Amino acid sequence: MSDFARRLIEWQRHHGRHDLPWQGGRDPYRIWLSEIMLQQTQVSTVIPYYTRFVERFPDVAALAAAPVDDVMALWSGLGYYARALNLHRAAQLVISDHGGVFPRTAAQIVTLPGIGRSTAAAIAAFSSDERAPILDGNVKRVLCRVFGIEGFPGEKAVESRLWALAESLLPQDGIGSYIQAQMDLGATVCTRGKPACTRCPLADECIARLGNRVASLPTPRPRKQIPRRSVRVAVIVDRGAVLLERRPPAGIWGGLLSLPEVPEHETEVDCWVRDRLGIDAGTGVLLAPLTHTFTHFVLDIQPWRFDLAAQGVRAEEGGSTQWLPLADTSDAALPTPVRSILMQMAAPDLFA
DNA sequence: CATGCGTGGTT
DNA sequence: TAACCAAGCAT
Repeated sequence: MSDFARRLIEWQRHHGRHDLPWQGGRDPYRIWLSEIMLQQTQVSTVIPYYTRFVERFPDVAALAAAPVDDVMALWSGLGYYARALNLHRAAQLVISDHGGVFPRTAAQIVTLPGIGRSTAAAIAAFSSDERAPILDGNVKRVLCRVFGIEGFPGEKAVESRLWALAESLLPQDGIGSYIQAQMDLGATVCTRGKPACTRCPLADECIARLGNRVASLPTPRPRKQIPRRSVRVAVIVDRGAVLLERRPPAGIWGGLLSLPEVPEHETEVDCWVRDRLGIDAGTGVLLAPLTHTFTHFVLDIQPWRFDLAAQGVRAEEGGSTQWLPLADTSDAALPTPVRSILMQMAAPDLFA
């Protein structure tokens, strides 16, 4: 076994994390769920979502049988909603193509939607002791520092080199502890900001540490200016319910319910709402605008409120739209800023 | 192969 | 404050 792996496994025994909600069992379903939720998401954020999710969907059959909107509602607020759509789809594939039994090998697991090479390896390692490397953000950071690897890890050539290195370092035994050790070291010791090198079991052989380059490795992503966009949304209220629209599965907030978006080219919100509903909804009122920041752009949202009851008119739902009672806001599959707007309307006192 | 995809925490 | 990005994957 490489000295690298030996040191990590030994470190994990005493200093790793052993009591996270998804640890301690070998149920591939729960391990899978945790790995998907943890993609690009921190442990402390995931825990309450994971707990609610396994309570509502205790096994893959329960998840497969659920309406997709129930799944989206439990995922609402966690982000990267394609993960939830893929999760639901994969559960149904496990039922239809694998006889309801979650596959055990990484080669089979990786064919399911939403599962790539790294996630498949982690699930196979934790549930079945399969010996396969992972390469998540933690592992990339540790490897770049310990072995002094230059170049942005998102770049193809650098990533290929990291995969090969990760493969070469795998221990023969104790794969589960080793994988967990890599994640734990990256998350608790070899962090991005201020790594705790004095507590690191690899400090004496770490090239970044020895060359005083910890702060400059791994090489950061090339800088790129992110665009700013502006959007007007219609908040159409009728007797305590608001009109929502199902967003298409691909693109931003895929599969979630959201406020109808006024097309860019429309000049008058009032006219657009009237033509869309087929009734005169009166004059809209601009509510407090809000700014929502994504990884890749900043969105300015201008909510225009229309109160149909005040106009003495009614509108029916149909197609991709539906009415949501404002009282049900907290249980619906909504993007975070939309939830924020509706919560404020449902209980304005709390936001005073 | 580069880009799109959420949200919240950290510095 | 604004930048940066965390248990990545799909296209």
